[in-house]
Amino acid sequence: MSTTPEPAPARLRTIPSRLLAGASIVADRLVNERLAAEGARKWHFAVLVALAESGAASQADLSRSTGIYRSDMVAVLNELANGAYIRREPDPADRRRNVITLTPAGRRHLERLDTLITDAQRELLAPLTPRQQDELTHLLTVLTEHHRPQHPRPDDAR
Amino acid sequence: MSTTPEPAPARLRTIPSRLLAGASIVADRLVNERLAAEGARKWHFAVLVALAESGAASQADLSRSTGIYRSDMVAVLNELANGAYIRREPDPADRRRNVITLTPAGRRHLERLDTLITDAQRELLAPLTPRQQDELTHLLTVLTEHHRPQHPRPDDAR
DNA sequence: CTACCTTTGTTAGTGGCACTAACGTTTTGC
DNA sequence: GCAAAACGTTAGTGCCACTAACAAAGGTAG
Repeated sequence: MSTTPEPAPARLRTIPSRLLAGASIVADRLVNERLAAEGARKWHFAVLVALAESGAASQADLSRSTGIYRSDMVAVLNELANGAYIRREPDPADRRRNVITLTPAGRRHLERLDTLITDAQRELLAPLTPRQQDELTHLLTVLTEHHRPQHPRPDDAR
Repeated sequence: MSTTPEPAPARLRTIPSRLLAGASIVADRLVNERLAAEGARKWHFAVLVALAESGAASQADLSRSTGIYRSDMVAVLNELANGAYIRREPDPADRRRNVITLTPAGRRHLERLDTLITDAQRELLAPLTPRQQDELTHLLTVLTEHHRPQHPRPDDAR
C-alpha cells in the first residue's frame, strides 16, 4: 500500500462556491507573493489606484471606492503615510474629514505595484485562452454586480 | 453637495483577482447565512461529504480530500463529534491514526446541510443562464487545476 | 536489529481580512 | 435650533490560510 493520493470527492469539486474560494486563494497567493517584494498588500494598491484615478479624497470616499471598511482604512493609510506615499491632512472646508493626497513617491510606488499586479493576473489567467479570460471576467462581473448591497445603510455600512 | 456615490475606479473593477475575491466573499456569505441555521460551517459539510463518499478515513486522509489543514481538522472533528455526527476511534491496524466514521445522525445532518448548500449555489448563480453557470464552473475548474501544488512536500504540507 | 526518515494527530501561534460596535466631533436637513 | 447623519478612530470578533514544532508510531535500508 503506497500513499494514496486521496483525491477530492467529485461532489466537492463541482460546487461553485468552493471553486470560487479556491480560485480566490490562488489569486491572492500570486498577488501577495509579488507584492511582498515591495512590502505592500493588496489594499495599498487599491487605495493608490483610487487616488490616482479620482484625485485627492477623504478616507470615507476611499473606503467606498475600494471596498475597504472605514475602520480598516486607518491602518492602511498609516502604512502608506509611513512610506510617504500619501499625505493626510485635515480638510479646512469640512473639519470632520481628512484630505488624502497622492505624493510623487506614491505615484512611483503605484507604478511598481501596478507592474507586479499585472504580472500576477497574467500568471493567474495563463491556463485560459484570451477569449476565456474575457468570458471569466464578464461572468464574475455580472455575478458581483447582481449581489451588491443596494441600499447603503445610514452610518456604519461598508 | 449630496453624498457622492463614489463609484469604484474602472481600473479596479476589471482586475480578475479582485473580481474573484469579491465573488468568493459573496458566495461565502450566502453559504454561511444558511449554514448558520444549523450552527454549521462550510468545513463541516466538506468533511461529511468526504466521509459519505469514500467511507471511513483517517484525519490525514480527510485533510487531503477536503483541503483543510491537518492542524485545523482537529477542531472541525471535535465540533462534529460534539454533535455525534462522527465517531473518532484509534485505528488498531496503525496506532498513529484515528478512524473517522460517519454516524446515522451525521448522515442526516449531511442531508440537511446539502439542501442548504444547494440552495445557496442556486441563489449565487441566479444572475447567470444555465449555459453561463456551466461555463463559469468549467473556467474555475481549469484555473484551480492548473495552479495546484504539484509536488507534495514530505511532511508539513497542505 | 538498528538507525533514519516519514506520517500522524495535536497544540500553539501568526497574520490578513471581513465585519460590528461604539465614541466624540462636526456637518447637514428639516 | 435640533435631530439625524457622516467622519475618523479604537477596539474587538470570528473565520480562515498557513507555519512550526512535538511525541508517538511506522516504514525502510543497511
